[in-house]
Amino acid sequence: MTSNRLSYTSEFLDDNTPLPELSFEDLMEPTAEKGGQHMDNDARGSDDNVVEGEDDSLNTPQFKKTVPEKRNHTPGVTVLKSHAIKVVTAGSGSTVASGSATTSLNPNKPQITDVKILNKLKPIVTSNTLKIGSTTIASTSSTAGGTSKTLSSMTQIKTPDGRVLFVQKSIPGTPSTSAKTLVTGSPTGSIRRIVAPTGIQKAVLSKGVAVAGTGLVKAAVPGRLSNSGITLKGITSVAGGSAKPSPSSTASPSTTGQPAKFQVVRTADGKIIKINQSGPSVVLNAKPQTTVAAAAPSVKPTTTGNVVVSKSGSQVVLKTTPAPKQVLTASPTPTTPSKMVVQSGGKQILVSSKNIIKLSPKSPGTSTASSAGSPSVSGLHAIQLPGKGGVQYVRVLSNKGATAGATAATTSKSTPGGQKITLLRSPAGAASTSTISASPAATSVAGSKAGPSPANKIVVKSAGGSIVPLPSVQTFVSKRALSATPNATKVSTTEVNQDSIRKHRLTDLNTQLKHISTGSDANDTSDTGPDAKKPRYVITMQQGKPQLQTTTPSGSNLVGRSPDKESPSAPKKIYNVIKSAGGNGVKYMIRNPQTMTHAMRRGYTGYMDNKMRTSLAATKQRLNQANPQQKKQLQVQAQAKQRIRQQQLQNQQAKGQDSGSQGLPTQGSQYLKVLGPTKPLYDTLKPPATGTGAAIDALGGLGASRRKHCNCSKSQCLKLYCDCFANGEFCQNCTCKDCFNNLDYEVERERAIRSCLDRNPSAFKPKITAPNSGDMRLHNKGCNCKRSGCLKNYCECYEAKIPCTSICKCVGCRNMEDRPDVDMDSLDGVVGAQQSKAKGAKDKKKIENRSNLYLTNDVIEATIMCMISRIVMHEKHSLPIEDTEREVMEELGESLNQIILYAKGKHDTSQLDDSKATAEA
DNA sequence: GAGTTTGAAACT
DNA sequence: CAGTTTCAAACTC
Repeated sequence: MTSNRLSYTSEFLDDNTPLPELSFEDLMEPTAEKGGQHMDNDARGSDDNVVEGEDDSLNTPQFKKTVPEKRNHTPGVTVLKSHAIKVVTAGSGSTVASGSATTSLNPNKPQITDVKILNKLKPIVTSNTLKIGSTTIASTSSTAGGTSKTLSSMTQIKTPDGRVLFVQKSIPGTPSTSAKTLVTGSPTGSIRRIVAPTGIQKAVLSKGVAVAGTGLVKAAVPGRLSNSGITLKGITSVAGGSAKPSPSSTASPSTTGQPAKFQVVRTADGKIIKINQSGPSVVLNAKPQTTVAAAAPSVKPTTTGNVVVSKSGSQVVLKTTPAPKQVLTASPTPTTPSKMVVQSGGKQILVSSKNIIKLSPKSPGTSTASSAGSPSVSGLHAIQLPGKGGVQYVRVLSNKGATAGATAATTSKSTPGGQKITLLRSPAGAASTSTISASPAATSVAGSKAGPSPANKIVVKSAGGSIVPLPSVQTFVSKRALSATPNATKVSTTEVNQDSIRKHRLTDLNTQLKHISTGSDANDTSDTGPDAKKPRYVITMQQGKPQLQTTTPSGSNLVGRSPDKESPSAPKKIYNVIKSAGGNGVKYMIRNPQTMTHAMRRGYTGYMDNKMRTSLAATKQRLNQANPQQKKQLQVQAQAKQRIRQQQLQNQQAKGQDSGSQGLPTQGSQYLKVLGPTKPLYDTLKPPATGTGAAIDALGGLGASRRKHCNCSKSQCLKLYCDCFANGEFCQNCTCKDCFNNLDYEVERERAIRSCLDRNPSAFKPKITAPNSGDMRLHNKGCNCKRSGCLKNYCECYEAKIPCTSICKCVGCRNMEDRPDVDMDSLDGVVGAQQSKAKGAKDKKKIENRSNLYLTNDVIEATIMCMISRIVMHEKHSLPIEDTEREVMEELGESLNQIILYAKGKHDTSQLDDSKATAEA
């Protein structure tokens, strides 16, 4: 057996893996990236084809809802490639060990019974066959129990439990059929392991990224031979440096078979880095398996210590290093704690980013085997980290206590320590770091860290977690120039959970990554929307198995898959979105691990930003009127802010004690720490029951109320009629019927998105943006009102609190910039209004543009701050409110004066220029 | 809460 | 691109 350390990459097989949320952005430029540098090989190409060519439903997104099945399923069903997991096997024919049989025999239910091919791939006949249980891979034939199809050398198979594997055979020359082994024993007698035929040597990453030569299996294979998973042969086990590829031996589940866990790291620029296991092998994610688990001995993932991935040159090398501590170390320090807005259920609160890190699940440190077996639900957290380089989305899948379990049990022996995952990313030099510590300690491994982690380096220390870059979900709202350059990195570890939560859509990831790497974002850069397209990372803390099973049929492991989202029994979908306070629009999405809900709120950042943008103006206006009540409100707001800060501090402290973690997330440097399963992010982040939330609201309506719950009944929430969908959000707590706008229907949702984009490439772009930052927001398309006079919320402009412009095609518009002062009555009548509008439109726009030049947010903010400071001062000295009011007004007057003077000067200058230009013309 | 109005989205 | 239909939110009662 070749037990070599392989460098391999992999994606998870297991559903446990959090699926990268697919952002609309991902789909925005669906094909743009084909041929991109890194993704070439891919199977994805085919996928693309499939999608584009076959996506029959593109134009008719009326999906018949057959709910339960939608995702899993039947062969032949068009499944987005993204879900597929590719498996790369190591090469030479490792044979299947006899052990396989034994393994399969495991009394416990084998987790993988059948493998089915989901995608419609073009069947290609390949000589090599790989058998998984009853399924043959890489061959055209299908065996009982499973079906397989091959595409070029890629085969996608889906296990009964929902995992999808891709197998690509890249080395034709060496087909050792013999190698192919049958997997004996399948769950029901079927398969327990997958042996890679010699022929299969490469793993194909979703978009066709070929990973290093030796075989990879991209699958989350459970380490254990035993029932649980699929073991790939030829893949070295990790443990102890000596890898043992063959699981076969395995008879003992606990021992050898290891784990096949693989990780793929993808850099922001789209490069895929394999994890080199050569050194001390590291098993990431070793995870205990499934249900059976209990019975199953704990698997021991062997894991290890810390794995440090450093990127040198273009490649990132993953090395393992001993990780003694449980605590997260501080990563490069974050200096200023950044505030973020956490949104949950429509409410937003400010929290310090520290909390985010801390929130992550804390590693229990020790868990027993039994626990491992227990299907604990792992929590899934999605976090989008702000960074100079871009927004990173991180999804953390944490297992709850149990999680660590399996691994911990085995590995923890010496150091129960925590695993740490440190993600350092410093795109533009700005150090952004994320550290995640996971639970169980890694044991073996001796390695060395790959150097300091300079920018662009990713340091992953962890045995239990996986980080997977998510496609950047840029909020639809804004697309920012990617140029910003996020260094994306992706690390994924495989896990074997059967109870996987979901599958990753690699292709999407790839696409997106490619996007990023190429910086080809076509989207308008002018958009002030907060979210830039940035790499996302998914961090999966795995340690245990996800639980959700309770509600799901054995066959489907998807969590939260309940078809009926509204079903009472179904887990509530709860996602928290954290938005950095820094104003960069970064959002963090955190899911409550406990509930394992899938709904994720993506946040219509545009909306948020707009809100914020207007908030200042609104405040200003309020101040203008400066009545005592309003001042009071200001005070309340200030107090609220303070409370929030205090709370943040407290949280940080508390967390710090718990975990010993120190890093605070800051805007510049991001830290993401996953402490372990203990405390779900959700808990920490969840908006304070009352006070804070209210306070925040007071803060200017930071979107606390932004979330509207749709009530769609016929569109399945997959058309732009649905606000949630249109905003790029998943429905959450909505009252819609037959909603498909959730993770349970990703395929449909994606189709719908594509469909929308086909019709209108800008469908998900914000309708209201400011041409330039600081400019007044404008409706990009203009409204088309006819009967409302643009004075009702039917009017998009009015609703957004912006005046109609010449772009609008409205009739009888009364939504003028100076509306408050205008005698609207005089404009009554369509004609009059139209004339007036026509006449004034241009002027209006001119004025807008001009005023936008000077009345920037900064200016407004500064003005407001000055006024507030006056209030504060007066408060301090207990001066009469009247005086305060007067002074505030004076302050405003002074500020305006200065602005006017400045503007005037500029205006004069520009006029000169203009006249000059005209003269020349 | 039911019914109406409205305008964007979808469709032809 | 224009006209029509569909849809869900806004609005009214």
